[in-house]
Amino acid sequence: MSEALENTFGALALALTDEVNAALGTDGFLPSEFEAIGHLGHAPGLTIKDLANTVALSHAATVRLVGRLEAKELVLREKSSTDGRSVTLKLSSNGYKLYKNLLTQRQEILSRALRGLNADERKTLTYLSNRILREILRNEQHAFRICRLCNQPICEDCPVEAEMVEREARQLRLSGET
Amino acid sequence: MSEALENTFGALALALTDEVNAALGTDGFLPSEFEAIGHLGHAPGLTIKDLANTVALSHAATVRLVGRLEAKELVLREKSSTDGRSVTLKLSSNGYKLYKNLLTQRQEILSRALRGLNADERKTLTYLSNRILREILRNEQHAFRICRLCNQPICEDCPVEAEMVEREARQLRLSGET
DNA sequence: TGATGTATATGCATTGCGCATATAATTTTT
DNA sequence: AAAAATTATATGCGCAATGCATATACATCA
Repeated sequence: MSEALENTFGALALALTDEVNAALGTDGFLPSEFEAIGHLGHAPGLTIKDLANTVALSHAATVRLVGRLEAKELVLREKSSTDGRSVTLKLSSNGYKLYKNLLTQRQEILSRALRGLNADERKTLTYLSNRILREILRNEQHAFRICRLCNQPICEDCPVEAEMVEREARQLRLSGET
Repeated sequence: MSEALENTFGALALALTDEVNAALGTDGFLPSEFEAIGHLGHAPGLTIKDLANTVALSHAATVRLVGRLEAKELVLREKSSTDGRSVTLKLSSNGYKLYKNLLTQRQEILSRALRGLNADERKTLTYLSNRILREILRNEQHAFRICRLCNQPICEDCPVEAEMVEREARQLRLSGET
């Protein structure tokens, strides 16, 4: 049966996500907290609204989340220079250390999971996994959400970004034709 | 770089898990709640302690969780016949309907994600994904946790179960040799 | 039988959450 | 240019789920 693959693949996804979340949560951080650190590490200068989307919380809850991270001196809040309403967020130096640390921990867990695969298998899995990622990607906000815990410095040919670029090019061509 | 695979595979796992959790949570159920429904659907007769392990909550929190599900008439609490301290849990008929419903929703999400793959690719992905699942499996409790949302009726040749069986056989052989 | 261990249950305080609302800044409308 | 609508952030409030400490009932072991 073909449905068995879907099922076990879902179980694998769940198990890996569990492990990463458990590891990143060990120092008392909530998922929304380390996810915020991740996104801020990737994209300094975010607003609270951007962050709210990525961590999937209400705006109000995200304000408090940022407040907690600020209190822990991991995140810096600044007034935006272009929009007086907005707040510009970035990691403090401690926050950046934590960010790097989280990325490393996650990478290690995932490496352990895949350690049994040889070079050919890795190539195949890369191909398939990229295809699936491109399939499920919805829009740019979703892209940020998918990549919120990514080891971005390592992810040179990000399939999510490639797919976004391709879609935009397709859009442009379509609107140019009419 | 080989590390890129680990990273994107982790992102894919996270994205799929997000989607499943979002879908199963739409009717106001917490993750721990639909996970409990899942585990109880697979293994009626569980105790609260068993459940606490699977949903990764404290025992106290699991007692309340079961209380909530009982109040919603999804779960039935009975005194165990063999151990007067234990409570035996099972799904009510409404609970079972919900269980089936959750499995279907999850299956649909995962099917959509994999719909681009052809038969060969599915075969390859099945092989690789099973290998990884076997690699990360820790023990029986972990097996229950990994499979907590699985579409068990469909998962005939469960790789997690197969791995557990193999390990036990190996253990037996070892203890027999000495 | 008495001591220890285990399964469940509850009191209590904490805390993160969403909703409603407030404030301030920007954009749009007229 | 003034007024109205919109947007970004912040806060008051009540709710609900959590963990810790503890209580109770039963089981096991010495």
